[in-house]
Parts: sequence; C-alpha cells; structure tokens
Amino acid sequence: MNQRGKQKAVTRRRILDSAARHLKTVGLTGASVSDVMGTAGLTVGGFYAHFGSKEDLAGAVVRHTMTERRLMFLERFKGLEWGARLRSALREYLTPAHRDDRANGCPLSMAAIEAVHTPATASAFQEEFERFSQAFESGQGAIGDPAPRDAAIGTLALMIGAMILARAAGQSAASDEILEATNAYGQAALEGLARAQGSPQATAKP
Amino acid sequence: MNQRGKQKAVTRRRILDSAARHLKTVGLTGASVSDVMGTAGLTVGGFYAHFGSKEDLAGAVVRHTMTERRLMFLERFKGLEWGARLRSALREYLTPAHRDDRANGCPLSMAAIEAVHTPATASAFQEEFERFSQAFESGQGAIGDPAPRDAAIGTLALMIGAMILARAAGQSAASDEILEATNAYGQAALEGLARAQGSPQATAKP
DNA sequence: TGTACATCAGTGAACGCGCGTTCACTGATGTAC
DNA sequence: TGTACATCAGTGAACGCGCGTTCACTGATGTAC
Repeated sequence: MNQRGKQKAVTRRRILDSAARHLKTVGLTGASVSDVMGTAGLTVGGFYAHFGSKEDLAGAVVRHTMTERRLMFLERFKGLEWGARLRSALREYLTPAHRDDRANGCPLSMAAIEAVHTPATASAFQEEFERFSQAFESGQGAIGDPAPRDAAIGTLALMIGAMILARAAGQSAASDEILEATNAYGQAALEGLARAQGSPQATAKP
Repeated sequence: MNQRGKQKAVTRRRILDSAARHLKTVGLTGASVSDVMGTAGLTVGGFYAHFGSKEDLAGAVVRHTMTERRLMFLERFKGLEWGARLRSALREYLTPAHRDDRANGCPLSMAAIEAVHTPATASAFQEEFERFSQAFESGQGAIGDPAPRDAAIGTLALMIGAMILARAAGQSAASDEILEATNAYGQAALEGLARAQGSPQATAKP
C-alpha cells in the first residue's frame, strides 16, 4: 500500500472511532453522517469513499467496537477461573461511572439495541455476540476452566438489560439502585450455577 | 362529557392502541405519524387534536402499555409466593413465541430502549418502571410475602436484556439458546436469593 | 319543536426542514518515460 | 533527475425525499331561543 492508501486507512479508522463514540452516545438515528464526519475533522462528501452507506458504517462500528471490547475483556481477566471472571466483569460493568460515560463505555448495549431495529447491523452483531459469549465462557489462559454457557450468556444478558435500565433511569438514586440490585442478582445466579456444577453431589459426570 | 367528547376519547384510545403495536414493532423513529394514524383508520392532520407532538404520543404509549401490562401481570400471578411468581414470570416471558410477537408482547424492552434515547419518554418510563418493580416485589393477594428488591429488579433487567438479545439474534437456534440460557440463569439467581433470605440454615423451604 | 348559528373532530394538501446521497471540482501524490 | 500526465482522497454545494407539523376546510353534533 502506498502513501495515499495508508493515509486513507488512517482516515477510515478515525471516522470509525468518532462514529463509535457518537453512536454509543446518541444512537444510529441520532447521529447524522455530517455530524460523524465533522467529529472526525472531515466534511460530509468524503464519507462515501470509505463506506457504502450510513448503515454500512453502523455495521462496521458494531464489528469494530465489539472486537475491541472483547480483546480488552480477555486481557483484563486473563487466567481467572470462570466464577471470578464473570463476577468481576459484572461488578466492574455495573457502576454509575460506566453508566454515565457512554462514549468510552462498552458497546454491547448500544449494539444490541441497533441490531433489534436495523437489519444491516444484525448479522455483525450476531457474529460478534457469539464471539463475546465464547470469551465469557473460556476466558484466556484458563484452559480446562470453561464457564457453563448459561452463566456466560446469562451474565451478558443481565449486563445489557441492567445498563439499558440504568441509563433509562438517568443519573438518580433509582438508577444507582438498579446497578446494585442487578449486580447482587448476577452474583447470586453465578453462585447458584457454580454450586450446581461444582458440588460433590452433582459431580456424577466428568 | 357529550357525544362528541366520548367519540373523541374513543378515537384517542384507538390511536394509542395502534401506536403501541407499531412502536413495539418498529420503534419510535421507525413509525411515522402518518403510519400510526393510518393504522388507526385516520389521516395525519387529526393527530394534533389528540397529542401535542410525536414525542408526546411516545410518552403516552409508554404509560398506557406499561400500566396495562402490569395489571395483566398482577392478575395472572395473583396470590403466588414470590419465588413462584418471579420464576413463572421469567419462564413465560422468555419464549420464542413472545420474542416473535412484538406487537402483542410486553412493552418493557421497547419502552426501556426509547427511554435511553428519547428524553420525552424517560420520566414516563421511570415512573412506570418503579410501579412495575413494586408489582414484582409484592404481587397481589400475597400480603406478607414480598420478594427481595434485588430479585424483583434483577429479574426485570434479565428479562429485558434477554429479550433484546434474542430479538437482535432474529429467529435462530442461537436466539432460542439465549432464551433458554437466560431462563436458567434467572432461576439460579432466584434460588440463590431465596436461600439467602429463606432461613438461617439455608434449608427450610416449604 | 323547529330554525339559525356555533363548535369542533377529522380531512388532506401544503410547508419547511433535516438528512442521506451525489457530483463536479481541487490539490496533493503517484507514475511513465 | 525532470517533466507531463494520471489518479484519487477529500471538499462543499446541490438534490431529492420523507416526515413532523400547520392550516383552511367540511360536515356532523351541540346550543340558543
């Protein structure tokens, strides 16, 4: 790739990053192409040299941000056994600081919401979500220690539901309570699933 | 109220019902005022005799559908002790049939999504969500048997997160799996919370 | 009870605005010889 | 190494369309006397 090509790739990445922050904050319909390009320091017209359409961009953003976040998760909880891994993930995710910082926060809830209403993003989301739940199951560096699939998927669903509810409730005592209550709920679920899988009475099958 | 007033109230209710089905299916931005009125058998212009703006309608829809659903829930699980109440609610909610029938389904996930991005619906959602979680806590006809608040709020968050994920995943095996896994997760959480609350030895269960 | 006038729910065309997309253009980078 | 031409990333004005909202109008219902 020559100089021009490299520059273009850098620009594309800049658009993608700006768009990610924007879409996580105001959603796909809330962000205009012109806004996104402006935030990236460019003008509207150039957009279509990088993406086929606004929906294309949305798909690329879903892929980009979910991959980034999954790798971050794997790195952060590397080597932890599954109970500790999922319980820590829940605890760190369900905080007022994370609720209030959408632009830098986890893309999962935004991506899930878009996927419900924007078919163009659905297949990207589905693929990335499967990778995400595998990351929750297997972690990294903890071979032979997979979480039950129920625990991985359930934790993800709870995180997303809780975050959407907490954001819908704004910055309020009620919102803080949602974060605390859902964390307790998740911890209880993970204990229960660990007991079901781990207990001496239940270890009949290898 | 005279004949004209009665007729107008009936019409308003018809618009509200059509709008509820429409918004639950395609979201606020996906449904035009003209669509909504058309579905109700009316024309655009008349809309503003009933609602101040499209956002006003969205707020009214959130209030209307969430109230309706809460009363339905209270009626359906009347008199059940809290464990059975929440466990049944989860089981009935997390089904492929419910996932696929958005128009007639529960408004919670749609309302939560709108509240995140449309401030005009946020206060309506917050009020109704608080009523909903109280309904989950106390049920009806089961005095002296309140659920822990964690259980009520956590179950609601899990339901919403799971339904959004399942819908984002379309009608697929992966989507069915999300429903099953999250149900198992919720049942485990409720067992855990019941054990924690239920008795000092964590054994005495009726 | 009848008549004349007032009200008002609902109509449908028109308005205005925002936004996604297109396109002729510019100036810098790359290529041929 | 220099010169002439080709390419192409990014610009910014313009286009077209959809949608929320407005408004003059209609016909049925209500009211005064």
